[in-house]
Amino acid sequence: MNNAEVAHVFAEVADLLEIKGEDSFRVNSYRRVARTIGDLAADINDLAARGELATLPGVGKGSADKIQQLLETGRLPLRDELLAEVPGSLLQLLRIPSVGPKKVALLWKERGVQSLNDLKGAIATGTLEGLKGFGAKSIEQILRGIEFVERSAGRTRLGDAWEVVTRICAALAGLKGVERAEPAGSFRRGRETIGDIDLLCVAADGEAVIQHFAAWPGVVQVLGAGGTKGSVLVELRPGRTLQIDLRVVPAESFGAAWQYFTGSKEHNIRLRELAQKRGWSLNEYGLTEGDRVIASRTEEDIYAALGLPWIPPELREDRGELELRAVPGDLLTREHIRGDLHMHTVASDGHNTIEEMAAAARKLGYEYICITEHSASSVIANGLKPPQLRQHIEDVRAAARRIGGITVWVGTEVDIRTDGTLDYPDELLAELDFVTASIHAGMGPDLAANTRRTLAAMQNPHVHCIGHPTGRLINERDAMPLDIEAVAKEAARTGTALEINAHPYRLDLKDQHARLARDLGARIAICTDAHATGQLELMHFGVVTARRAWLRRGDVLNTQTAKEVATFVTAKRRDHGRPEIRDKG
DNA sequence: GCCGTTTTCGGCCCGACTGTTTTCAGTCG
Repeated sequence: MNNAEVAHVFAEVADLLEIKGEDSFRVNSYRRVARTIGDLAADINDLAARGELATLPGVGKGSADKIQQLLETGRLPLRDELLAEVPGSLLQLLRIPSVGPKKVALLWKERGVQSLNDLKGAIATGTLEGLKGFGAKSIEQILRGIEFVERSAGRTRLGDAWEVVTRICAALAGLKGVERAEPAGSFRRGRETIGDIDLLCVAADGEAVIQHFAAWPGVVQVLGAGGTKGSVLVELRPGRTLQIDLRVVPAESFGAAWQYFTGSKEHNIRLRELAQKRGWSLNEYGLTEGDRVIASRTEEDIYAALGLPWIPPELREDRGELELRAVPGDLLTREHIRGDLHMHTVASDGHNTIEEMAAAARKLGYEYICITEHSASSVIANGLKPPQLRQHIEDVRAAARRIGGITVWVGTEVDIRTDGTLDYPDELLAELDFVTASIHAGMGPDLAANTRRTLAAMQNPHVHCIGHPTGRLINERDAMPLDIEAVAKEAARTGTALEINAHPYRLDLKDQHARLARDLGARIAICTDAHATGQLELMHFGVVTARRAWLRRGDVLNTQTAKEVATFVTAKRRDHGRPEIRDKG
C-alpha cells in the first residue's frame, strides 16, 4: 500500500467514526494521522520497516500498530468492523455541502438513506417530511449540493483558477472606494489544486462592492450577496464552475482577516494554540487579550506579537514553519531564475520558432535558455530521429549566433526507454549542451521497475536532468509509483538535477517530493516545458511549488549563471558515477 | 487517540452563519 492509500483508509475511519457519533477528539486524531501520511514525502513502508512510525506527529502507539497491520495485511480490522455497522456508501453523502456527519446519521437511521441515489429518491418522494433539520430550505440547499457534487468532482487546478482570480482582483481593486483586493486561501498558498477561492477587500461601502462582484461577467450563479460577504459561481469552461467568496473587511483588521482566511487550517490551529498559551485569543478580527487588541492591521504585526517572523503563505501548512526563528532570506523567488532549460519549438511539437522562444525569454529577463526537442520514440510529439537532431543542432547554433542578448543552448528531452536506456546514442548526446531525460511511455504500476529505469538514466554521464519525474497529470493521471528517496540520492550522487516541471497541469516533482529531494542533496531545476512563447511565463507556478518545498536560491540549478550551469554539465560528464564533489554554491 | 516547560490525566482552536428545533445544533472555513 502506498501513502495515499493508507491516508485514505484513516480518513475513511475518521468519517465512519463521526457518523457513528464517536468522540470528536478521537475522530480528529484519525484525521490527523491521515493528513500526516498523505503529506509525507518518504514512503510509509520504509518508515514502518525502520520502526519509525510513532515518530510522526500525531501518530502514537495505537495508530502506529494500525498502520503496520494495514501495510502487512492490507486490512484494518477497525475499518472492517465499522463498515459492518455503518454502510460505506454513506461516505459519499459527506461530500454534499451543508450535509455533515450528524445529518448523514439521521438520514440513515431515521429514513434508511444509504447513498446519494437513496437521498435523491427520498427527496423526490417526500420521505424526508417531518425529519428534524430537513425543512424546505434545507432540502433545496441539499439538492443544489448534490448537483454541485455531481458536476465538480475533483478540485480546480491552480493554473485554471489563476487567470480569473487575477482578473477579478485587479478589477475589484479598480472600483471606487476600494483600498485593496487580495486573494487568500489555498490559492494564495499556491496549492496545486484548490477547492474554492477566497478574496478579501478593504472598502468603505461593502454592499456596493459585493453588488459589483455579484454582477460580474462570467458569474453564472449568485449564492449569496450581503453587506460584508458575497459568494458566486463563475464558469471556467462549459460544465466546470468555481466558487468565489468575497469578504469586505475594515482596514484595521485586514491583516487578521488575511492571515485567517489564508490558512491553512492546520497552520491557524497551531497559531491559535500559541496565542492561547499566552492567554490571548486569535480570530479573523485580531489577536486580543480580553478587550485589548494586540495586533490586527497587518499579518506582520500578528506574527511578530506571537514571536514569529512573517511566514510566507506557501509555507503555511504546519510542516515545521512555526519553529522557524527567521525565514531564509534566500527563499526562492521568481527574480532568482536566470533561465529555462526545457522547452520545445516547431522542430518537434512546439508552436513557435527558436527565434521567437529566445525573444520571449529575453523579454522575461533571462540570461539563457535551452531548446529541448523530443526524441525519436515520441512519435506523437514529432520527436527527432538522430539525423534530424544533427540538423537541428546546426539550426539552433546558427540561430544562437543571430540572436543577441541571450545565450541559446541546444539540448534534448530524450525518452528513457522501458529498459532504462536512452533514445539517442551517447556520442550524439555528447554534442548537446544540456540533456533532460524523461519517461513518456510505459509508466507501469511497478515501483521497482520505474525506479530502476530512472536510476539507469541518471547513471548516463550525458543526462543532466530528469524531466517530470513521476509523470503525473493533475486531475487526469496519477503519478507513476517511484521511489523518490532512491531517485533523489542517486541524483545527488551522480550530479543530476531533478525537474520541477512548472506546467500547472504537472507540477512534478510536487512540493513534498522536491523538499525531500533537496534534503537528500539533489539539485532541482525548475523548467516550464513550454510549447509556445506564452508558456514561458508558467515559471511562476514552478517557483511557487519550490517555495512550498522550502527551496532556496542555491538549491535550484537555473538560478545560477550560464557559466555555472555549464560547469554543472561538464562536472557530470567528468565525474559521472563517482561520488559528487561539486561545491554547494 | 494523542500529548506533555501546568506531563501519565484531562484537555484537545475559534467564531459565523443557517435553518428552524424559537434557543441552539449542525456545518463550515
